[in-house]
Amino acid sequence: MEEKPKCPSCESKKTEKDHEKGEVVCKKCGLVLTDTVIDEGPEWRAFTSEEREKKQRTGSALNHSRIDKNLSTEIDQFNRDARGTKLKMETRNRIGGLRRWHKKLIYTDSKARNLSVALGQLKRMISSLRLPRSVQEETAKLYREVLDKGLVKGRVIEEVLVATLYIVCRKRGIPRTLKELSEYAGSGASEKAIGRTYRMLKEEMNIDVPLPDPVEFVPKYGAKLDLSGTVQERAKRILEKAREQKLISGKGPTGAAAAALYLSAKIEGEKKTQKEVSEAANVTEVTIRNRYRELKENIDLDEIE
DNA sequence: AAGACGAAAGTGGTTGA
DNA sequence: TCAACAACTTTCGTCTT
Repeated sequence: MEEKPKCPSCESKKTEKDHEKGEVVCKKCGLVLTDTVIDEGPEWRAFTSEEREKKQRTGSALNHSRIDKNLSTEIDQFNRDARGTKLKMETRNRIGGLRRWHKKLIYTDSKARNLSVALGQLKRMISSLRLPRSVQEETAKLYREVLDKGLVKGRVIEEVLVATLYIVCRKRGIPRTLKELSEYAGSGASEKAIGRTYRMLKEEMNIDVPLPDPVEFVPKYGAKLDLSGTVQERAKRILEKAREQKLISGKGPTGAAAAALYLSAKIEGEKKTQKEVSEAANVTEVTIRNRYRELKENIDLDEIE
């Protein structure tokens, strides 16, 4: 899609501290700026040992995001084995080499290998999504638990990884839709598949995931649209009212936030077109109109002052 | 002419028999 | 497994500014 990776106002330093998380947030796009360094890490995945060896020399993704000491020893082990195996395959009986390799892989390295791929991917996603490091760590932790439960088996690593990342974002109240996250995933993971995996994980891991709160999306879209804090605050109050009147349960949080912003901007004289708002929030104008109509009809706007 | 509006038909996902 | 259902989208003709 077109609008994602760059954040034009970051250069203009329009940033502010996020009260509770202590992170610096870009005012324009609402993305977290500290804690993440752009990592143009390797985009590859090696499928043969030759390929792996060649590419690893350029700097492996494995060593960057080690979460604890345990992991680093596991990875060291993995490196040694991969390399040793390759030599044997060239110089020795092919079958015997494969068998040895296979055995080791199954008993000791399967998980480490999986983890290293996942963590490399995770780090890249965290960087391009500009999410705080703490999210990276929490996701890594959860992913490891999922892996230990054997739930990755038979599934695409990226799917499971993005699903765990989504869970962490939801739990933290970080406004990222599944769609957004999917767009940053590798091509091996469709939004649909990730959603399916997400539901499975919620079930299997017994995780309570809170419903997304439209209010969380207000600063994000408000910033995208260059709307003032006044407008955003009013939009939040509108949403609170709407929630009290059960106007938004079961509805998409993005559409609700978009409509509240549209209405609020109109009231405050910072009017945006439905088209502008719909593009910022990734919903259609029709959805904005529908939410907007419900708000207008059911909320006493004088109470919102 | 651009923006706002809403009807109608289609899509993908959930739910419950 | 199928049908009903809700939310949302796409498309498009019609008002309003």
